[in-house]
Amino acid sequence: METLRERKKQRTREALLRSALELFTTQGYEQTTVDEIAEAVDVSQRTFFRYFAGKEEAALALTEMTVARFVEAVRARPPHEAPMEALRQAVLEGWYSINEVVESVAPIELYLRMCRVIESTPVLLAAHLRRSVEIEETIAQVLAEREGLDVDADPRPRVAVAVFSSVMRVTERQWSLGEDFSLEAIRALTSRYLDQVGPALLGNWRTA
Amino acid sequence: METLRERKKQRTREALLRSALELFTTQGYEQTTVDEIAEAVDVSQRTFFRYFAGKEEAALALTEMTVARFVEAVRARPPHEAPMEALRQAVLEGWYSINEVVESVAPIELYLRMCRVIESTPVLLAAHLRRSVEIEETIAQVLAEREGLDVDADPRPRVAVAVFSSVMRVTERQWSLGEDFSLEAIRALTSRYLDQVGPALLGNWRTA
DNA sequence: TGTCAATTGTCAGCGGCTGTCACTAGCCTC
DNA sequence: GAGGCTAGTGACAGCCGCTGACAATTGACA
Repeated sequence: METLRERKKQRTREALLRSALELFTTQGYEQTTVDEIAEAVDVSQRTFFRYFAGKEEAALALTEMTVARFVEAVRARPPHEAPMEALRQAVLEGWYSINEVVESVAPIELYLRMCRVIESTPVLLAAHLRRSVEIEETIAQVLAEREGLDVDADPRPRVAVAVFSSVMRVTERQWSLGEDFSLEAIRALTSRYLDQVGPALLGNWRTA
Repeated sequence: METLRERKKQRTREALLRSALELFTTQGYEQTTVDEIAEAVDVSQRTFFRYFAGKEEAALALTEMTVARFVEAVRARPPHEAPMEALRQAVLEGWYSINEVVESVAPIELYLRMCRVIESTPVLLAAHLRRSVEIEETIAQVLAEREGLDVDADPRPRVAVAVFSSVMRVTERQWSLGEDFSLEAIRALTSRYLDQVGPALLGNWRTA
């Protein structure tokens, strides 16, 4: 059982996060000031910065949760699976279990709307991409360990992860630009784009 | 022949850029204030912002020049080349001609040092990555046109470009973390990592 | 040389973010 | 259950990136 203090803290954090997401998705990220968020929860601006390192961190908090889940999923894949297949399965798992990951903080619908805000707000997209390369490094190490390789000696783990996550990026982007914002849509796109990695590398597209 | 005004403007811009790069690479990006840069050139802070949209833009200016060159190189590749091969050749061309691109503004050595500052400064790395995905979109369209495809109907152009540029990212990073900061080193890494794309996708690394 | 337009400096101000310090409220002990 | 202790908060001051507005300066061109 948590202490009252801890419960209060958690409630404040979640209130701040919810208000922030609500404001970001309705009036836009840049248009929302930290003062506004703090005021909505009736705390001082200073308090906001005690819970989040910056406005960005609040905006990316949900994504961060799903990413953590993805990393765990990769770790949990059976070791006999080929590396790329493990990644593919982990991502698809992620899209299926996203509901239970996010719903404790916000409805999935808010999550999906926030994804599009991130994609369409330059500074957020930049932060998101940067975070992604950090994750890539983590995943590369996981893969290397799985396969009993040295990440620094063998380029394959990093290359494979880079290839994989770049395709995920394209997928995200196409999803956010499309008209179907459902989870089914993103799952379908994921498979479709991953299947194109092979063909995209083949010599001449015109003869295919 | 340019007018005096234009020459003066250009000189101011270059002076600002040079001072900025010099300060960034010596004392770090975050530690350098815009006031400092402006003062070094003896102009007002306001003037700095008339030449650069922000501190970031100054920091990424050199990179931007080389990127523009790369895009041109891709456009100029002979149409019979396979897509991935065209990209590979364009990048290698870029590394060979980088000297003449950059030297009008700063010595290559400064460029290389700045690359590492970008790689090691979170906010700069983020901006750099964001810019990269913009370029990816451009390149994807170039490729699609070359091959007579519709970018939105066929996933291959975007997937191929994403794969390619993610490998370039890994290369950059490894180069900036390594000990050999020469151009030869980055050329060698480029080829080495690109050659690993195929093997990295193959099923089982343990048997290879 | 005088007029016009482009460039610049100055000033005021906003928003993100941080350090400091005093104050409050939950916790824990006697 | 009264006391001290400490985590959490609010209030304030201040830095830095960045912008708008307006006045002053400087090159262009007749």
